[in-house]
Amino acid sequence: MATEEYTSVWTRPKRNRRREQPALSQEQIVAAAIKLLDADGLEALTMRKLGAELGAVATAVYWHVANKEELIELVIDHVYAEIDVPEISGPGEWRAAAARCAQGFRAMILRHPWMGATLADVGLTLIGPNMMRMSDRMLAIYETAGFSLREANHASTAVISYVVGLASTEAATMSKIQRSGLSAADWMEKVWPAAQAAAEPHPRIRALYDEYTALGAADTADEVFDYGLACVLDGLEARLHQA
Amino acid sequence: MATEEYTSVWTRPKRNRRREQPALSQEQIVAAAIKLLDADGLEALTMRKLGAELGAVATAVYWHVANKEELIELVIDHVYAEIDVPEISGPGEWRAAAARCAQGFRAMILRHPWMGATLADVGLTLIGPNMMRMSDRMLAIYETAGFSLREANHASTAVISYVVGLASTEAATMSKIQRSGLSAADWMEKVWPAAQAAAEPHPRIRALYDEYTALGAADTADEVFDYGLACVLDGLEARLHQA
DNA sequence: TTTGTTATTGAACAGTGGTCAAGTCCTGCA
DNA sequence: TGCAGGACTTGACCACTGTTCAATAACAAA
Repeated sequence: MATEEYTSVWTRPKRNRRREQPALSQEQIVAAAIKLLDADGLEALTMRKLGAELGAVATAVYWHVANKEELIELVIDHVYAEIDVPEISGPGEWRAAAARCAQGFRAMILRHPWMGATLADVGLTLIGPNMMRMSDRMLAIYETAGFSLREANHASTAVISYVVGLASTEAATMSKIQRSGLSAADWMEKVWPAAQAAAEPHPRIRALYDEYTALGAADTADEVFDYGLACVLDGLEARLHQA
Repeated sequence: MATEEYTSVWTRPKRNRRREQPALSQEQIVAAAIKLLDADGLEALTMRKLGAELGAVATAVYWHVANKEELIELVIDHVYAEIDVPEISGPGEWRAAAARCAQGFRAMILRHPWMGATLADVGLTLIGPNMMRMSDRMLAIYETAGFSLREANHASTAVISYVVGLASTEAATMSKIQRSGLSAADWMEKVWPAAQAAAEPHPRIRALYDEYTALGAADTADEVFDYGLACVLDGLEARLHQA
């Protein structure tokens, strides 16, 4: 893999690489890990590959991070920071803010498809600072809307659960296609016969397939997401007015 | 592990185990796999352990199943069959039926905690017969309610996404505790200081923690689930009436 | 120049995983 | 009695895993 370079006393570069700063940092390691995860998924992340990505050996990482589990916790909390949770100043703005959060969360999962499975694997056991901040600010939105703290928690959980459930599934399909090496169209063509055969005994699914093929499933995904999100938010809004 | 028995041509028992039927079957293999998965989670399922569970060797499984990936597809589709999707006879019954599906789906995930991460890993790429049947019957419910086929699909997706998102998280936390070997209370006590420290800068989360400790978080989980589910269903119902 | 601290390397451990080719046993049929 | 072929076991391959532990290098302070 690594082509051994010829070195002698003369050609060998003096290792006078200044060490103003250490070559590796936790920040850098986390960034490299995310890069690998985005490219090849969860189980492609190994300490050796991570080291290689950083121009070092696997064991060098262990100076900055206790073990792989801890590294993954850091990674997860890092991507939480990508979600923008707006601050609002009045109850009229809550719905737009909540929708914005939901869209941001979905976009994050689609950018990092491994997050879906990872979230479903670690659950709520994580208590990183970014995740905490996000939760707190989301609670703020629903409290400003008029919910009690307790109900704000329920509301926030409902929205996030919906988003995680849908986006994880989307992400899984996406990255399955990506890792197959085929284009989306080719992949579709390849899977199509099996899907149609499986749908054969079920008239409704068959009809649905026909409808979608006739339509050209362009931005169907966004449409489906928005529909469900609107339902959840409508439900919350109704609860708000009746209280 | 296995104490090697001394055998010779003379002492070796004749292997007269009748083979009227084959010892292994696909059904049996899938059941054993689910048993192992339920007990120890996704990455504890290895072909060797599976073989051992069946009183055979790992490679024996390969006679009945092409490879591990296919086995997992079989397993997933098998558990889909556990969800009861009622048939309804009129538009008035849709909401109860939908709720029933959602609860059944959640119960299934809580029974098989590995399903959360697995679903988020394979996405919608699965087209097993049980999954197809379930989808079709769910579509039926929403169609009977009065939705167009297309909107029925949106509705069904919304409900299932919410359920998968919430239940996966629940399941992850549950099985994390289970695998720690501690009781739920002990685990809580162990994690508490860290959680409290992380919540320190966030007044809303702190208040929420206080509220829940004062309350005793008995059947909070069900309450949270029902709240979100009611929101989604309310949203759908509103859409139904305005059309 | 010596010492001490921080950062990185290399070798090695102690397994693990899925899977395949070849061999063995058994039943049913000709 | 012979033989096809289904069902299962043996044995092995081989690449790869996270992690520990000493050895070493780079630099700062004394």
